[in-house]
Amino acid sequence: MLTLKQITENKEEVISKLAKKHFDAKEVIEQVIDINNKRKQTQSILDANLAELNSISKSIGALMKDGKKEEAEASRTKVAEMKEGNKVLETEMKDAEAELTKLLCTIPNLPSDEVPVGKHAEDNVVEKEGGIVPDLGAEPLPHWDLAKKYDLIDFELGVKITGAGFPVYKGKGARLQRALINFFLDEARDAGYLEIQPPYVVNEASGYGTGQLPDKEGQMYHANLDDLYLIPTAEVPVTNIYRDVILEKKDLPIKNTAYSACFRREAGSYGKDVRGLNRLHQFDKVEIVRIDTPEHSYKSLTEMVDYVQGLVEKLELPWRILRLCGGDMSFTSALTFDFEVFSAAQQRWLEVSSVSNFESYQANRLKCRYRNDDKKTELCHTLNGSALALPRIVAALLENNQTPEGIRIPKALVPYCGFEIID
RNA sequence: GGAGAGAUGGCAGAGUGGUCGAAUGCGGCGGUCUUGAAAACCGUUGUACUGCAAGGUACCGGGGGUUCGAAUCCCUCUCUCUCCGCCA
Repeated sequence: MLTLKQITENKEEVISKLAKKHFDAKEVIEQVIDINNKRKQTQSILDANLAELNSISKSIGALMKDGKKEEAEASRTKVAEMKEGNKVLETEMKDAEAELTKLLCTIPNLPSDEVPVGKHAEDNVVEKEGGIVPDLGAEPLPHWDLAKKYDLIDFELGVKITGAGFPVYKGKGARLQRALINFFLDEARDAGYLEIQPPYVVNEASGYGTGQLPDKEGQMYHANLDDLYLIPTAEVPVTNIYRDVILEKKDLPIKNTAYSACFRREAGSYGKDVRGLNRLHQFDKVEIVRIDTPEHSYKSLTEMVDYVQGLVEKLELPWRILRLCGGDMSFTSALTFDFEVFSAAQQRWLEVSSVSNFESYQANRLKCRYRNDDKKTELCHTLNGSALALPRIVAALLENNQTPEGIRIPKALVPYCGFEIID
């Protein structure tokens, strides 16, 4: 969430920036400022009362010692009266704070100045593209048919065991998954990311820290009995490593990578978008996460984008990078680049990565801070990106590399797979 | 799952109702000494809110209570450790 400082010191700027995200902030910003002022007022009264109370309490001890019982009694009565008044003030404080947090949670992050204006996905700007769309002849097979033909992925079996969106990978299909995960982790390690193996289940505080809770509760699977959530991405447990932590500037940027299975309820999704591997309830992903200083975070973002570009190039897939417009970016992001690969049989672009700078929006909730040059604590900037999500990469690999002899494995993956062709 | 013990600052660890935001040690930072370093010595060293500032307030696992006053007493939740049971 945004900080009170951001809102109170740059009110007009905040409102105009949020307009880019098509969020009319005027009213809620006014409310926040009002409540915050009320909160400050209440606190100063309450603090003064408490200060007096504390000093009277101390004097009672002294009076008792000196045997001045009557004076002590008088003070006691006075304190009792004051405490009644404080109760009201305390309730007001708590209510104001709760209300403030609630309102702040409804305000999205400010888009950076680099974000293009726009409302829908069509308004996203193609930043860069590369790779070659293969000529697959007259009737290329979509990946779900290829998966069946070579017995790589069994969607029906997944339905039997669990439900739709939980495919079963078999044989070379399973080995391809394992190869991709290892390939991505090794690449990340070579690029200086520390490999983390996090829990796949998190508590409520972690869900709140990265912003899945309270509003996106319905997106996560919830283990009711223990009140734990299945992670929708490794971003959640990895970023929460830095919750309530004060880092040293010399340790920044922190670069972490993690593989995890990801679980998403995807309530409300349907149609051709969800066919085959296009949208799953459980999938594999390698994530990269950075914690950085405000000065350096956009440099980090560029490095992350370049890094992901290197991955899709090594996989020899046709790719493009989109700079998301204000209307298409996520609630919490300040600037996002999406990676898409072209799925030649489906004849459509598939999103395989999303790399974002959240600036201090996420760090504010996490209370992830660092000590700046003045030794003062300051909020960090957090960034993350997929590097990469497997299913759509697999879809594109299968479709784009199909030949009459079988499915060709890109060179970089062969050592990981242990085979050159799926036939 | 059963029985017991515990949770205090970066770490270790004292503190059982007032003068405790908290002894002491280690670590960190600054300094003295030294050609430099080590050692020794001296000083300093939590976070947040609030205030122009001086300062004030809150925080000793979380929440609630008793009391004029709580790190200290009571209730409750969470977590950790030890022993037993089960087990990849």
